[in-house]
Amino acid sequence: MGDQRAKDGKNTASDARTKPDATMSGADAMSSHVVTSADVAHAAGVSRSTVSRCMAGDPRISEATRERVQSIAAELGYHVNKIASSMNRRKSDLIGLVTSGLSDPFRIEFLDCLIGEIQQSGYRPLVIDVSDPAQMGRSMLNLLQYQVAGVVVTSGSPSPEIGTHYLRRNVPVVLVNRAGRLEGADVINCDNVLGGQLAADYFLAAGKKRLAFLNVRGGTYSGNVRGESFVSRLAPHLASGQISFRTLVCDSADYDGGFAAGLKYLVERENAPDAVFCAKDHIALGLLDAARFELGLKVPDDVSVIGFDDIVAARQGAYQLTTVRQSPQSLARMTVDRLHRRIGGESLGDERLILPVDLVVRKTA
Amino acid sequence: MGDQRAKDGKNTASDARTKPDATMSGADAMSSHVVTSADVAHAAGVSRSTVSRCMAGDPRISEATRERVQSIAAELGYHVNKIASSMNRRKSDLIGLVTSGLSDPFRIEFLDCLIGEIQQSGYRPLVIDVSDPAQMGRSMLNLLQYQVAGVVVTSGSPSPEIGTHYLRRNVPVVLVNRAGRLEGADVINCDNVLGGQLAADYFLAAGKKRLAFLNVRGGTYSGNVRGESFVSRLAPHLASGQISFRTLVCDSADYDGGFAAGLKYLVERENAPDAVFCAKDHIALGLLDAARFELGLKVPDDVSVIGFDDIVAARQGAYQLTTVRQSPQSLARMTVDRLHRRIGGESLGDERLILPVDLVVRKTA
DNA sequence: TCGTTGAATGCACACGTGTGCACAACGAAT
DNA sequence: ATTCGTTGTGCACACGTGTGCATTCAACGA
Repeated sequence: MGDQRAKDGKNTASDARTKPDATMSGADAMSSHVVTSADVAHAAGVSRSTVSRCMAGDPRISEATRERVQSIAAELGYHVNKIASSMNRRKSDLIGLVTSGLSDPFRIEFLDCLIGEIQQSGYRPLVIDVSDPAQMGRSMLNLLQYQVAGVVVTSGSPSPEIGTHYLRRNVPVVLVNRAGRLEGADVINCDNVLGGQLAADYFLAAGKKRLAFLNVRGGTYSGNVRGESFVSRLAPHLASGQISFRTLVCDSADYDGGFAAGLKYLVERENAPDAVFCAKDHIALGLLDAARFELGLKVPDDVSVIGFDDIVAARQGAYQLTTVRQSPQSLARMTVDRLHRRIGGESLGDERLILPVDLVVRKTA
Repeated sequence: MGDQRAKDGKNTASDARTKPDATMSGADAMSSHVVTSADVAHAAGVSRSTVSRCMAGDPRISEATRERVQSIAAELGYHVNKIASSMNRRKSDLIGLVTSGLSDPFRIEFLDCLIGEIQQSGYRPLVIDVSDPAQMGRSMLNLLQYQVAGVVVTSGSPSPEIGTHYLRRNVPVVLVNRAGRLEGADVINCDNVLGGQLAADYFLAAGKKRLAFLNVRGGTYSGNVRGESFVSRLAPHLASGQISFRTLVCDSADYDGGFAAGLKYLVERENAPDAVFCAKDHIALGLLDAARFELGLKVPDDVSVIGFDDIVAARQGAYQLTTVRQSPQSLARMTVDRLHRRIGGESLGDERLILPVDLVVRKTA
């Protein structure tokens, strides 16, 4: 209440005078006052420094006092003020999570794992949504205001200029399944190239003739790489004229988009593709439903479908989607591992890390 | 670098001496130094206070200086240090989001809206995952360490003891679709009672005879209320023996759980229910697939299904689920509205708010 | 010319913590 | 007994901001 202007130096010998309101020094009498380290120090008869060191587990503190101080702290209900701590150390234990909405199923699964990993490492996720790509720069700068210890970008591509800001402040950045190569940042991708090849090989082995790749209009980075790898694996057979290939486009990057695309492209019985590789699982699911229920096609006989990601819905009884699997757990684990090491001061060159994928054969191809 | 111990008071008349490294006062020469309000003040020839007031838009500052300071701030790349600010004001602009994993589809949609609303109100969401209910208390206390401005609980039930901690610190709490009534906290629910009644009425009007309610093992608060309301609406007809009712239980709260339950309960042709009201949409979807594809039942003729929530998947072509709709947007909007007003100092009694629901009739009932 | 008023800005704190350095206590070795 | 090393604590800063209060300054009326 009163401006307790008791600076550290005063409680050397004259203890009673430093606390003007010594009357209410009973356990938790003053109920509307948040207990600080000074309170604990006072109660334990030690200095604030000692309290601080006890809470941090400084080995220079004798075990006896540590125990005593900690028990008193618990009794008083003291919790370190992380804001003050962050201010002092010029670094918080927050990790920025840049994403855009919670609609992409795989991204949700990844975020789920990521949040778990972050928490388990003693950090806290600070989510920031950039639905408008133009706000990307502002948002990432804004994140810096919170003294974040690191940032994970799962959507959008930060400009190089942003990168230098982060570099200057020594705040590590990890781009996950993103295009941009950012100076001083790690870029982690699943093996999109291998994924495309696996799909191509499988279709070829199955004797499919009219192959297609279904991408989102505009195309995402990951989608483009998958498609290019797919078609380049097809190249030899294309040259010899044994098979045909075309690229299909759907208007929205979700189930409905895939559904609409299915109605549009699979309707013509003769020229329609008999094998479709989809850039993302949930698009594949839409396509699948259109084929099976709207057009009455047999899957995989009339048309084969392979997706990408292996989201949970792909495993469900109704779909049993054949797909290229990437592991959100591995992705998340590697992400925070890199962050953790960089935060710890380890200096790693900016690398481009690639995680394995494999083809999970179910019932749609 | 050197301990610039230039306190405020010193730069009254002797300006040059306060900055020991006056040599590199060119725009942004010293690259590894984060620019503070003091730098801006120095560059603009005003005091730190003025800079602070300019950034905050204090009306007492003349428009001329405000513009000048702001342009200089922009030029120098100055951004307010929110940690320091939070420390001073003893309140951050973070809002804690207590959840458990990202698996429940409706909760994801709600969080999506919620994050948007929070951001739009100038706050930032700090996510915290409590998969282990035993960690609930510790987690919510931990949140307090970040000086959060408010908290939204979407999973688990905080103990009254936690409530008093928040009450003491004047940090508002909103429980969404939760059971517990917490002192000083708002509780927002959708109209579970009406939802159950709507489902019951619809089944009765359709002439269904063997009704059932599919709940999760153990039962969530919302689920229980929905089921109880459903069966109590059925009571008169049950008494007259025209219909029968039973409660079904599935082992996991997801699609697979519903699928398994479908296989288990719908297999017996005669006694199997001909109308099932499900506690949650994604369970309903599992049940639906089991009925249609595994057991070859006709929906809604052989068995009618009504879900709850109206998640996006329910609207998809493959399902067309009839369900009780609640609006994640409204829920989110009301949540941050309450938070916002409470943070602003408005003192509202702890209320129990109920949002409307309605029945969306599609093709499964 | 002087006092008064209002507007604009500067001063001096306070917020709660971490940490380098100094210092005290104390046992051991000479 | 004196010196030295070791172990445990305390002191005094610094982190970057917001804000009550004092102060300055110009304008204005008497």
